[in-house]
Parts: sequence; C-alpha cells; structure tokens
Amino acid sequence: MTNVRVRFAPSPTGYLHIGGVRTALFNWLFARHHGGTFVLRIEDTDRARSTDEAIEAIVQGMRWVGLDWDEGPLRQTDRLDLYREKAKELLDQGKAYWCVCTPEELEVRRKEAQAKGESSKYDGRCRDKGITSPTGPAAMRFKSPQEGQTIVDDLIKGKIVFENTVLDDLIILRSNNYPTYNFSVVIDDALMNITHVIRGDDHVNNTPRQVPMFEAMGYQVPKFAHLPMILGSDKARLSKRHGATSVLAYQEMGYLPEALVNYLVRLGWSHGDQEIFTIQELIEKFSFENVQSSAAVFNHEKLQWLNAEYIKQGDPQHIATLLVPFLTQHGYDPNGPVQPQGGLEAVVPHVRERAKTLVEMADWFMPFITEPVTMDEAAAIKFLTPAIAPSLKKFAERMSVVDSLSKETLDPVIQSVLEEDGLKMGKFAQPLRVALTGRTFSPGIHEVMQLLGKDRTLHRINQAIQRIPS
RNA sequence: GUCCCCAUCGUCUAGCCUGGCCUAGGACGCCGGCCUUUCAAGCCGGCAACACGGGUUCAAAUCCCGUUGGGGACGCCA
Repeated sequence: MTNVRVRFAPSPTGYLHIGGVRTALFNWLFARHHGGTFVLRIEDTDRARSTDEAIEAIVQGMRWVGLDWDEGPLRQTDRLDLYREKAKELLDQGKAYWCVCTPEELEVRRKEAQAKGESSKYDGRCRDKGITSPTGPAAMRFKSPQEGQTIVDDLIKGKIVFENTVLDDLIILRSNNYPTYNFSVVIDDALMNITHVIRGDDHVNNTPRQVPMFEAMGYQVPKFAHLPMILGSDKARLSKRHGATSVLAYQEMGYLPEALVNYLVRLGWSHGDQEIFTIQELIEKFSFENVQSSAAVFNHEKLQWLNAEYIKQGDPQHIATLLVPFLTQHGYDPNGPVQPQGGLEAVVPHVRERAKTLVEMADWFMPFITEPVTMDEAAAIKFLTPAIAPSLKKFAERMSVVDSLSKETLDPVIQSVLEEDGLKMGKFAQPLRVALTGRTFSPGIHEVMQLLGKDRTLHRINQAIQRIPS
C-alpha cells in the first residue's frame, strides 16, 4: 500500500478519553506500519462546546502516550470558507437545497413520528420548494439518494448494506452558516487525501450518509475501518461512571504510557497468545485482519498487571525519572540532602516488584526519602519491645565498625547476634525492619540498610532504641 | 420503534475465512501449594466458555437459517 494517509479527528469538547486514545493508536499504528502519514485534525465546528483548553488536553494526552502526528493539529474552524464554498457548489448543482423548517418544528415532527412507530427521518418537505435566497434563517440540506443501496466494505466488519430509503437529507450548513460534522468531515477527508478512515463503531451509521456526499462532489471514497467500542464492566459504553476515562487521569494514577498503550492495543487486537509488545513489534505486526469485530470490556485489573510488568522490566533510570513527580508530592526534594544511597534509580530494583503503579511505588520510597522516619505506632508497640532492645543495640555496635554494608559483611554480624541472643531471623528482622523503615514491610533488610547508608542506619536503630520503654 | 453491528471461560482473547490436529489453547483475576527475615515477586497446580434451536456434512466452535441476548445510531452534537 502506498501513500497511506489517516487521521484522528477528535472534537474538543472535553478531555481526551480512553476510547479516543485507542482510535488514535490504531490510526497511528496503521500509518507507521505502512510508512504513511498521520494527521491530527480538530473537529471544532460546534463553537458552543469547543474550547481551547480541550484542544490543549488532547495534545497533552497524545504526547503523553507517545502518539506523534505528521500534520496538524488542523482546526476546522480555520477552514470555514472552504466548507461554505463547497456547500454553495452543491446548491448550484441542485444537489443541496435550503430548508426553512425550524429546529422546534423538526423536534415536534420527530416525536410524532416516533410515537407512531415510524422512521423519524426528515420528511423532505423543503426539498422541492426551490428556495434560492432565503430571507430568514435557513439551513442547507444535502439531497440524499432515496433509491438503491449504499454498500460499505468495511475493513473490519466486512460488507455492510444500507437501503437508501433509510437515508436522511442531512443538514450540511446550519442556519448560523457553520457546517455540520457530516459535511466537514467529508470535505476534509477528501481534500486531505485521507485513504483510510479509521474510527469508532459508533460511526457506522454515518458512513452511508457520507459516501453519497463524496460521490456527489466527485471525490474518491476512502476505505473505512470501524473499531469495536470499549465498554464498561456493565457492558454499557465506557463513561465517567465506570471510573477514570481521561488519559491524563491514568498518568496521575501512576500508569506508564507504554503500559496503557499495550493494554489498549490488546482491546480488540491480538497476535496469537502474545500479551506484551514493544512499540516496534506493534508497528510491525499491526493489521486489521486481527482486529476483533465485537466490543470489549475495559478491565482495570489487567491494565494494572501490565503496568506492573512494565515497571518490573523497565529501565530503572527511566522509571526513577517518571517517579519524581509522585515523590515530590510527598515532600521529596530532588536537590535536598535526604537521598537514598546510589540515587533514586538504586531503589527502583528493590521496590519494583512490590508496586503495580508509580503511586504505590512512591509509597515504598518513603523510608528512603524522608527524615526522620515516619513510625507506624502499632508496629512500634508490637516489635520495638524491651526484650529486643539489647539485641538491636548489640547489632548497631557491631555494624558500626564494618567497612561495607554488603550482604557478605553484614550476614556474619547478624548471625553473631542471633546466636548469642538465641534468636531466629524472623524474631530479629521484623524489629530491625520497623526500626529502619517505621513499617512492618519493606524490601529485604540488607537492601534497606544499603539504601539508607551506614549513618542513617545507625541513627535509626539508635532512635528506635531510645523510644523503647525500659 | 426504525436501521446497523456483535455473540468462545467473570474479563481480554487464540481457534472460525481455508470444517476433522479442539477431551477448545493463552492471559488477567480467583482458589490451593512451594519458596521465604516482612511485603511482594517467582514457580507449580486448580476452577472456569463454544448463547439457544434448526439445518448442511461421514464430521461443525468453525458453513447456512432462525431465535434470544447485548451494543450502537437515529440532533441546525461530533
């Protein structure tokens, strides 16, 4: 396939949601796979609901997940003259007409038709009025074919046949002189030479309305691929009540963009039994042949599992960088004096398999990035007892003279204390852990001491001993 | 209501086009065990699905028809 050109065309009426990202992702993958062009187009012809903030949120979301575009962002409101000109051409050619029915009248007729169980489509009463220059408010409608069939050969769903009798004379120009979606989308897809329209399932019914417009204006009709919907756990279309649907919310919840992308691509696409893909693999393997035609339920547990996998396998330095914003929320100062030995990336390998998100990981970092340690009182009462105090003290004294905190040098010290005091590792490790981290759970005790460094280790043990009632 | 789409474990899916290799495979989650200085991770094992009814065929998860169920669209929104 040569000169593949695709586009992602969101309307800026809110944040970029999960479904939108998946649509963008499939477009992007298809473009990259074929060495084609990916266009970002902002469909903002509804000036009442479109906002600049939403455009910014879309751009930010796209950047976060790493979907870069080759052209755009193009705004339809920058091209209004073009749509008006094309509408005029259709009018002049007798392929469109002025309609003076008011929105209120149309609303009433729709309701009546529905009540009678009839189709609620426009009855075409202005079609043959031949209005050339309306004096009051008027909208322009496209004359849809009323005979025959419109056949869409969808790349995912196969052949879909629509009887043209169900087609409506769509409004293409509103009475405020702004084009409607179904018109501007056709003009843009045609003039931007879009070869493949890849969009959500919810647009299948728009396709037979758009195809005749391409034909009426003599444009080549692009190929279509309609992606299955993403559903919530109750099988209803994914929406806010199912939890977070904004991409940026996933960033805040501590997900890695590559994990989200991997999860989203597997929602409707597969390559045998493989679950984890690099971006390069996705670009190589992506094809509509393997796209599911049925809807998929969004599953947070699996996303979380994938995120954990990416955290476990990722480059520690990369993860440490992504983690910084989460740590600063807890008072961490990247340039401050309280740092783990070896830097943040030294901690990552020891906490990564304990955290499913960066939010969780930040919590595991707490003992290493705060001073003094935050003590869990219940843990202190249970483990920092008068009985264990002498052993902790003995351990502190002996480890204060070792010259490294490696497992090899620390082990004999611990063993000597255990043997002399008749303790098992389990009885000694927990009090030590609580003394060092303020918690009953942490990475391995050796690692904790290494990350803390000798001075902080000794200080914390001594602080713990001091708070033990004698 | 009208039109369109869809239908394999709870969920994501492989298999379906090109019927036999399917006593239906993998993954998430769940349950049990192992490992163990905590918490995890890891390893091993288990539970769990072809929506239903008719055809076609020697043979159907796979092909055809119907039923049921689910989803989407019916705006001077996109």
